Amino acid sequence: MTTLRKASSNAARRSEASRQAILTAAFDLVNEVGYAKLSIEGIAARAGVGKQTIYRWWPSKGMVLFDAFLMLGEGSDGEAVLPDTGDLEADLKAVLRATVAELNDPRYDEPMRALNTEIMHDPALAAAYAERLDGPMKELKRQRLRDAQRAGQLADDLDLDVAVEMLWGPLLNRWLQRGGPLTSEYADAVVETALNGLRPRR
Amino acid sequence: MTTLRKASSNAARRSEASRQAILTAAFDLVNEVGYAKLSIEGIAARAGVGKQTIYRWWPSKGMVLFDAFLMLGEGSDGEAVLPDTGDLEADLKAVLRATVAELNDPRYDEPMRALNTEIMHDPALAAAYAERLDGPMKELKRQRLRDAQRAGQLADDLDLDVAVEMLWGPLLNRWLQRGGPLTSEYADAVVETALNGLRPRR
Amino acid sequence: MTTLRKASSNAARRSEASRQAILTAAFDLVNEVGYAKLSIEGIAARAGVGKQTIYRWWPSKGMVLFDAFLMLGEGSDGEAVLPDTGDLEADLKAVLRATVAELNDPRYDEPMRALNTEIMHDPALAAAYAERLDGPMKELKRQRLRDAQRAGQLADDLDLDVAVEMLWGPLLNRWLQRGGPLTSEYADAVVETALNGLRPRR
Amino acid sequence: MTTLRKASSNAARRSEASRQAILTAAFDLVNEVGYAKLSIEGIAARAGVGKQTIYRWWPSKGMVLFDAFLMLGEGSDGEAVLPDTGDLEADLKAVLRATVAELNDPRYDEPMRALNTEIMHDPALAAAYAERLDGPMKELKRQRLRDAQRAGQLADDLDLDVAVEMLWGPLLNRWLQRGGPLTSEYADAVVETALNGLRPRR
DNA sequence: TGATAACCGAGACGGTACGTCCTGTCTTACA
DNA sequence: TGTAAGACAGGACGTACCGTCTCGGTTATCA
Repeated sequence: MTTLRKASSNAARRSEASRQAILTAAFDLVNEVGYAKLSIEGIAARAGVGKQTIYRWWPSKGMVLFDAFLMLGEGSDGEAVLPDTGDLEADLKAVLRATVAELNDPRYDEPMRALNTEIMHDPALAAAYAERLDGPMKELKRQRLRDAQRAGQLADDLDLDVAVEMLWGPLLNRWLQRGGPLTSEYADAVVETALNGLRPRR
Repeated sequence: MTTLRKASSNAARRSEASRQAILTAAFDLVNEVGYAKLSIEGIAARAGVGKQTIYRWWPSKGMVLFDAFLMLGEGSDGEAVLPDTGDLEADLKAVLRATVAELNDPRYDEPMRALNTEIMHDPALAAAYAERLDGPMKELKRQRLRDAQRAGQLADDLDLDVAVEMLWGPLLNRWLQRGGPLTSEYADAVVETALNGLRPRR
Repeated sequence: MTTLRKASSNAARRSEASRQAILTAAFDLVNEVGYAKLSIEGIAARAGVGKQTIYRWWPSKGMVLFDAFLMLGEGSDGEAVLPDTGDLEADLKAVLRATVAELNDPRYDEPMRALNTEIMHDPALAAAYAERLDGPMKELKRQRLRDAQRAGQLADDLDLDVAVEMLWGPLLNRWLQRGGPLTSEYADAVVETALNGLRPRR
Repeated sequence: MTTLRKASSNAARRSEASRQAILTAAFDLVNEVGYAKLSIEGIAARAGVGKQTIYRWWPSKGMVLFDAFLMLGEGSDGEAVLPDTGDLEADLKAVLRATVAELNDPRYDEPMRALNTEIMHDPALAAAYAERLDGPMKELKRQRLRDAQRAGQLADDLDLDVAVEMLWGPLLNRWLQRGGPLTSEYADAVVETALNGLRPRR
């Protein structure tokens, strides 16, 4: 990879310091001033960088935001995995409660809304998001469900994608549309309802 | 109420023609140029209206969009109701397929994304949306589930809000984040999975 | 005159109270906010009057200002006359010093600049000014000079209009263009120089 | 001075083409549409320039106009001098007739009225005018009078400033206030009256 | 060990849109 | 009919950013 760097030739000279300053500034600024007032000009000024440096390396404001999120998750990469105590319901509740906590965290609220806004209007960014950020996370979730499925705790014919979306979709939606209080209790109710289904059991 | 109209006095002079022209222009424009390029200036020009007339009556671009959606649904109000053939699964599939069709309709895609974007960043607008647009729709959905519940087709202790969000949340989310193809088959899978639950049924 | 009022028919119903309020408001406002920020809207608001009432009775902002000046001079009309002590030079110095004092009076500075600005760009207003405000004043000045001429104190073939303008023109000009300090000494110097001429006497 | 240019640094990047386009547009426009309808927006559009480029370099519309006048006189600078044939009266008449012609020239009428209007309400602009435009012209006039004074054609104790203002003031004033026809005959009368004084000679 | 080419900060540039203010006209309700 | 009030279409204000550009200055590679 390092040797290939030279192949793309121009990227070699890219200033890592500027890149970091820009991403940090973008993330901080969106928090401070909100999505509506986030501007390339403001990011450049805050980062102590020329506007051209942003335009040179990123195709859109959304991509800057996207990279800022990527940078955040860079340290913890490794081989993250969802908890598996054997108690699927408890594990799912724990994970969904964590999701609720993150969505309610004021430090991430505005930046995540901003990123979602951009994704909503930019298919290219949506694809990048699906591949780089949401994809790995979703695979983890699918993996946990797959393990449970193998253990006979989930239906054999269960579509894991649908299952994941049925668990997280309601949360995401409540958060984006502010369609109700986003609490641990809600997370628990979603897990229970999803596992048991809407129909009466037996 | 009609007799009290005179009391509020100034709103009485409001031009209904301008109001309609603005809402129509807003809806049409967001479709043609996209959310990012939707401007108050553009709406005013398209509607043949002074900008001040927009600023006088609406607090934000999002509220204009919101009213434009309200206007759309004005004719069909009456006593809409979700289909009830007795076959809950079939009925839900029909309704979710209709939702999918609407979300995929290019005439509504951009306007709805635009509205959702504004909602995402404006709690006041989110509240208005929840009360005036989403609320009535959700009540219809809850009502259909309530009927099924009474008929013994749904669990007695089911939280209908959670149920509704578990059915529609995944669709909304796929659409907003473009997290996969939004097809009738997907709608069917969501209905089946939600009804049966993730766990093996005996 | 009173009887003819009704002949012009519509003017009969004109509200004198509104007229005075408007003129007073115009004069006061131009002083407070300056010519550049003087607006019909502002005058109407200050006068507690509808905008239409101004547009109905005055053709332009300049005419309102003009009438405001007319109103000021209404009380003192009668048969004003310039001092005539027999000492022409002393009399002229006194009058020009009075002019200087008036031009330096902060209460009249802005309003007079405003009026002059409008005159400068509106021939109709200029004509009205020449006839109703400047004309009578000029006639007084001419009259004083005419008396002096008859007494042999001024050249027989002197063009009194030229004489008046040579005395007051320099003052007006210094004031309008702020082309130097506008003092009593300057007024005296102008009188002396004008009376004696530029050439050496003998 | 040339070497210090780099020190002021940012002004170095100023676009000379834009500057000229703006000044030309301003001068032309004020002629075409008149002072009242002269707008920064209009100047920018006519010059093919962003509004910000005007706001960046000029503090007011008046200063733009002022610079436009400066630009006009730039070519002819050198060592202009008033005619000196030895016949002071003839020379002054020639110069005042030229002034009259210029004031009557429709190409300069509106622009000069506009500039004078701005000067009338902006002391800073008035100072700039006095120093850069009116000052040099006045010095020329004073110089011609000084030469005549040395030749014994003017009174020894004559205040040249007063003399200049007594010659040109009446013209300026007639022009600004449209206080009468501005003709060559008037110019001649002013010269004769000023030279001889109002009093009978002998 | 220069030459040279890309990056960098800075920020001017032509533009678009903002949200506000005012214009002159029109409409409503009252006296 | 005149009036206070104020909505209306329109247009300019002065500001903020957009995305492009040009300017010197600084690396970092190649001749």
